[in-house]
Amino acid sequence: MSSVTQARTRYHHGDLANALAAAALDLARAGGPDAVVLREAARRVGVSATAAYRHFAGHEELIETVKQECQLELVGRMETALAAGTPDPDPQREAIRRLRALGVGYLRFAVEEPGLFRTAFCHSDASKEPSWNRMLSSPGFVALTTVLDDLARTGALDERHRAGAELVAWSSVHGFSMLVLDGPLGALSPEDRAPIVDRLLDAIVAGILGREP
Amino acid sequence: MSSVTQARTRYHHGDLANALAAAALDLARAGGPDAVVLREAARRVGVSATAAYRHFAGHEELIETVKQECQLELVGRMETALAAGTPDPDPQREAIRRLRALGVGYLRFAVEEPGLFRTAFCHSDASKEPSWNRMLSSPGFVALTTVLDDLARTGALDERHRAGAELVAWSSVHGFSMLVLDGPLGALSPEDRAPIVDRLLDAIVAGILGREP
DNA sequence: TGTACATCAGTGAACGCGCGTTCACTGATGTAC
DNA sequence: TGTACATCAGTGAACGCGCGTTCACTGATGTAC
Repeated sequence: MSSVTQARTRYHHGDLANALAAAALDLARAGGPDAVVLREAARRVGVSATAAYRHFAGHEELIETVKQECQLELVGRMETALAAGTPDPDPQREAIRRLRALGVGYLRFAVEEPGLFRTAFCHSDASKEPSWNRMLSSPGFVALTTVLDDLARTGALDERHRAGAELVAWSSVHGFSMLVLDGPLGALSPEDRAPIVDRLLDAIVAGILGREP
Repeated sequence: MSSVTQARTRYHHGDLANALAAAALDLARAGGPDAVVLREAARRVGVSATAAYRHFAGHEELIETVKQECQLELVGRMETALAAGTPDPDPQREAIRRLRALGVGYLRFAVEEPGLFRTAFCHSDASKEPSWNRMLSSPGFVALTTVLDDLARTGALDERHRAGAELVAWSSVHGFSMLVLDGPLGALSPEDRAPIVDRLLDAIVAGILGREP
């Protein structure tokens, strides 16, 4: 038994906030944002529902925590995908490779963790503008800007296309992910999807560059 | 009093199925898919909740009906936007104009009717593949293919970019819509958003064409 | 080093809510003769 | 044309469920002296 496991058997849990957040994240993983239920999270941790109120103002704060966690998991996947491939000595081809890798990581996360992905972008009443800051300032997202800058610097991306290129790239990949998860593309089998994903990424890259890659 | 209004005062409503669907659509408009509540729809029509079961198998069938209705509203907006502008005598510029119009109609609907838009693409457990057929075979969506064909025919769209161009266009516009509704772009005021939408559409068009429009 | 006590982090029962759904029913409708 | 009757489309009460949240409480912790 680890000290953490022992801790749970004691009256004072010791790390209830994190334990509840982790349980809630599991709920999101399995069933999306609607499955993030305070009482169930407490149940899984083996604690009364009331105990959660010592660590979260209420359900909204819990799900907002989970949502942020989901966003960080997404950028984690992007960063992993970025680091996975073998660098190309040619700086231009390397930048294109990295742009694709970011897209692949994003799409993979959406498909492999639909519950977390939906939670990361679930609708919340509270206008929590700052909640996106951690995600947008993460290495994964900053890498997108870096890569586009590299493309502009090497001349692959025309200056006229540089402005707003982040938004085009993000929108394309995000929209495709949503259409696969909850749209008409959901009927596609993984085998059918793979080549389409490939072609889509080609098209997005071509679109951003404004010419053949 | 119209005959319809009179009908509601009678024991037999006469058109309960449509009345419930309309009330449910209003709920979706105001609060998105989660607001589509069978009991509330019945309440609004002035009928017992039980009565709904004479016309719908249950809640799931009701919301699926609303979802399809939302999809049709979306394509309706696309068609309206398509018909709104003044045609360009040059076939190539005309095709580009129409492509942009479709995107504008899509984005406008998302922003102006967020509840309906979310409902149109809400997650539903039932794998209802055929439910998308009405939307995809609607004039609005068929127009997308037509426009892209026109662009290819007039030479604006390179043959190598033609395959999957629908998906690129749709994903971009859909993704942007989602990021505005439930993502970090939601903080944008309508005034700030307008120029970004313009640039995004430029970028999408440029991306699809693979060169300057 | 030992102890009183404030504080902290849990408990368990309960509340109110609104939902989807079922049940036995009843009033209205329209059709066969 | 009138009437018996099957069918249809409603009613209202009730059920069970699970949720978020509040309440008064109690056991554990750690700090001041």
